[in-house]
Amino acid sequence: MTRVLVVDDDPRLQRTLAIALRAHGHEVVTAGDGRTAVQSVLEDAPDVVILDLGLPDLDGTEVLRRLRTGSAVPVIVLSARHESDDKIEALDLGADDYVTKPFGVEELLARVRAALRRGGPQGQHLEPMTTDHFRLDFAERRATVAGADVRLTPTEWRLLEALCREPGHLVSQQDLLRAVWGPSYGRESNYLRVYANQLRRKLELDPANPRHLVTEPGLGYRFTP
Amino acid sequence: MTRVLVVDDDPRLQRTLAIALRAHGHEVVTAGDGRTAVQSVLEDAPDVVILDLGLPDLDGTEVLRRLRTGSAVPVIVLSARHESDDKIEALDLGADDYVTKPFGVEELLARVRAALRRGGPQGQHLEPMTTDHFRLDFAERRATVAGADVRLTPTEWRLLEALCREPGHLVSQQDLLRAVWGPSYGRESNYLRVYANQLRRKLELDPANPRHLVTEPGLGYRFTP
DNA sequence: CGGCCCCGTCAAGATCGCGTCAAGAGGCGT
DNA sequence: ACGCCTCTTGACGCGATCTTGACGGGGCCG
Repeated sequence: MTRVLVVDDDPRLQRTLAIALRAHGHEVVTAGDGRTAVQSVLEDAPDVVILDLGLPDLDGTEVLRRLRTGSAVPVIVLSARHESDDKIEALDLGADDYVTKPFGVEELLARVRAALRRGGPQGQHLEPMTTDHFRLDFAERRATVAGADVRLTPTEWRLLEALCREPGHLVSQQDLLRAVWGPSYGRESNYLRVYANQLRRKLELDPANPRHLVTEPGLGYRFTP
Repeated sequence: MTRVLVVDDDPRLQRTLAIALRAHGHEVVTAGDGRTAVQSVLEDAPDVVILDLGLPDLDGTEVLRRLRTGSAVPVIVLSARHESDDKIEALDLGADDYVTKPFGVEELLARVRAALRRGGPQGQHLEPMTTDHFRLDFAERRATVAGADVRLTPTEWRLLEALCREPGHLVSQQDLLRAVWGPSYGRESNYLRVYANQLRRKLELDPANPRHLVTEPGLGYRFTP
């Protein structure tokens, strides 16, 4: 079951979309303004967000920006305007797709399916992972290393999740960047180096000789429990 | 999943295109200059290339020429100019299609689909290969010899892949050089000697008397599992 | 038997990618 | 408004990897 967050200030449209989405097997949560939307992304962990620009409380681009600092969830933007300026701005900020009103429900559903294919399931949290040295509980956002609690920042958690989705397998730099920083980041591998080391410092017994988070030069990283 | 290489020096346009393409189910890799583009074609094996003329380092037609000597991937050329000279020149050099800026995203997507229909998919990874002595997993970039993990460098992997594409068959020096070092390397067989031996040292039981990686003097190498 | 070609080997310099650090900006809570 | 935490971004050193040239040996042919 995939979860879709619908953000729109028009209750009519909210209901229309909700019915259509549920009819196609999606679970639906709704938000009427930007702040609620940001909160819902963090709490409900939807698999995809449908975001109407032109909300009462926040600028649409501001909502996008805030979402992006806390999650890499795919976002489909709705807009009544036709100006391509908006379009480019929204896409620059990390939207995955863009639909101008009026639109057909079928079209939107197709784009939701496309976004889900791309992003993979987000909402399902991973199983807790335990080794002799540390324990990671993704649902609770709790990390214990050598018996003591360790604080991980949101970005560190997202990187860790992307790595742990396939434990022991090589994950490419591009995949990691996309999973953590959104679809717009192709090659800026400096982020990865900084945060991979941050994770090593917090999780590894000997950060200089990592046993779990291993780098594959030129390709990506591998996380083995 | 089809892979599209976007070559443009404008990061904005890069991202816009990348997002639009991903929204339609394509995987995207990007390059900001000509040299990176040529390299990416060899390494990432995209199914179609979108190439902006007017790159910082190389003339657009030069990029096309280099691509064409190493790959038959379909290329869609973007250009801000309207002069038909460029158009004819580009098409002569092997571009498959030509779009002048400004263009609609939908139009470009349609041409990408058309190019994909024409070209068909290109690259994927080889199956893991196992013998009594070693095991090679190309997708995971993992090599195990006599039970122990062995690290292979990127170049070693590329050479091994070229050899294993036709196990037990003779692969000519030219083919190997082109597959690993690119289309410009016709006869620098020194590379091959160095890396073939590197591989023997890491994979063979007795590197002095190779049983798997056999050299055919004057012709090339043969890899038998 | 001698010369030649081709391969294996080695080593040194150049280059690349990664780990590391730190300064600065911006958000958030107090 | 202030301070703390986090994220971003650039610079730098180091080790691994790649490149390049040189040298020696073995097989083949004249």
